[in-house]
Amino acid sequence: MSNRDGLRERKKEATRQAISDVATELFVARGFDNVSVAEIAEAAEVSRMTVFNYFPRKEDLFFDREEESRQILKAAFAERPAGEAPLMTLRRLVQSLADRAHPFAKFTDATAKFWRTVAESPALSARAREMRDELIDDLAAVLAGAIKRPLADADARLAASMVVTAVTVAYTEGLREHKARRSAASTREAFLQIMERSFSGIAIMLKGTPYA
Amino acid sequence: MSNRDGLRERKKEATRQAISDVATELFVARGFDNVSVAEIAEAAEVSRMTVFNYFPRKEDLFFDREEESRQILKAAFAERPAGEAPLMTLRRLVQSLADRAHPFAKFTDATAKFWRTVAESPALSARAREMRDELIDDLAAVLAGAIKRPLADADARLAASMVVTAVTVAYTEGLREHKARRSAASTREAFLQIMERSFSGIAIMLKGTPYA
DNA sequence: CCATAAATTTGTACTAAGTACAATATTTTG
DNA sequence: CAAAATATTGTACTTAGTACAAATTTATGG
Repeated sequence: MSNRDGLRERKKEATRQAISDVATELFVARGFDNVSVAEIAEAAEVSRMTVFNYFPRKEDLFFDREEESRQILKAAFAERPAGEAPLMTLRRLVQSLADRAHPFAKFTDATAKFWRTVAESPALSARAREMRDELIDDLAAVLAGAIKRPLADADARLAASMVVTAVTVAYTEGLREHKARRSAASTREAFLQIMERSFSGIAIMLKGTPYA
Repeated sequence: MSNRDGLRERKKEATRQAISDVATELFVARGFDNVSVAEIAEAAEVSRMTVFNYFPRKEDLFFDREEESRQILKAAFAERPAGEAPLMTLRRLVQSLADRAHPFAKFTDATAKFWRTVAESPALSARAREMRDELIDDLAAVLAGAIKRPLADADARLAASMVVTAVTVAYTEGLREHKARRSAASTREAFLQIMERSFSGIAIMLKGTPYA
């Protein structure tokens, strides 16, 4: 009997979750850099080594949804109408994320606090930048795949970099609006306005390529 | 007599240079992550603490020209014709860097090796990303200053992010061309072509703002 | 030139992340 | 229940970076 949900698997998941919960609590209370892995281990009643078993780097305790953006991209391109320009697929995806107030396009006190914690920690900021670059690479590969090119070419890399940059700027401005106590509607509007302007410009950059 | 080039100042400069030289040598020979600060100190015949005195972080031993990009930006905007659109100033600046084969737009075996060393080290890559973000902040401030806005506004941040992203992509593609053994002319052409396309798109994004 | 101030260099001790690897405990399986 | 597989723990280590005091070197005023 191979055991996808035996005692062992359940315990592992519970241990992982316990560590993650304890860590999150400590981080928001005292800041990422003021909590050591040893403390987390102790609070989670587990050895320091076990923490590193589940979370190879300390930053992984904070960013626990890395996989999600990858999945969202894959799904968007899997479901897109045949023949739609890749850039249009992304445009619709961003709209849809904003409509659904998905975490990647949501502006609340909680998200503001989350990103403030990141900004206050050099290590977390560095990891966030790293994830951004990985996302660009992924997106470039997905884009190239969508038009059946074997490898990400220069156009795909340009498109991917520009779109991710646009989202970053738009999201940052959205957060700023939220912190300035604007209404949810006007915050969302600020986000989407930057995205729309960006997509118009990116379309020009990609004119003549198969991506626009 | 206050002493801008007394014995003390000269010794300091010599020490700094000696450390930097020794470090560079070791890094290119064995890779950034395989050389410890203690080794560098020993090779430079100086104490470990002295290394950290001059270079607060190990990465600073490798990236020793951080200030330069800031200066170039400042200079470009100080010298620009009155009334020129800031985006045009940047366009001319990029052209000029390419014409002069400035390090930021130069594609040789040496620059390729330099960036390969960076790519092979997580720490150096992280620092490079950090510097990129700092450059964006600087540029946003310079842009806002150029049209006499007190603080970097959303448009300035969008413009700055997009231009720096464009340069990053264009430079990366330039390096790729070089490594693929293209001629210097065609490498330069690839770089400039991406920059030109990008500037066209960015102009669209900024239509109606004082930046374009 | 000398005494003293100022700045640089060094030594010591520390924290904390991350790794290697062996020893131990727990779960699965036959 | 015994043996195999896997998870957890302990120990020892490396390295970047910091705090701070002691020692050395250079500058300066009389």
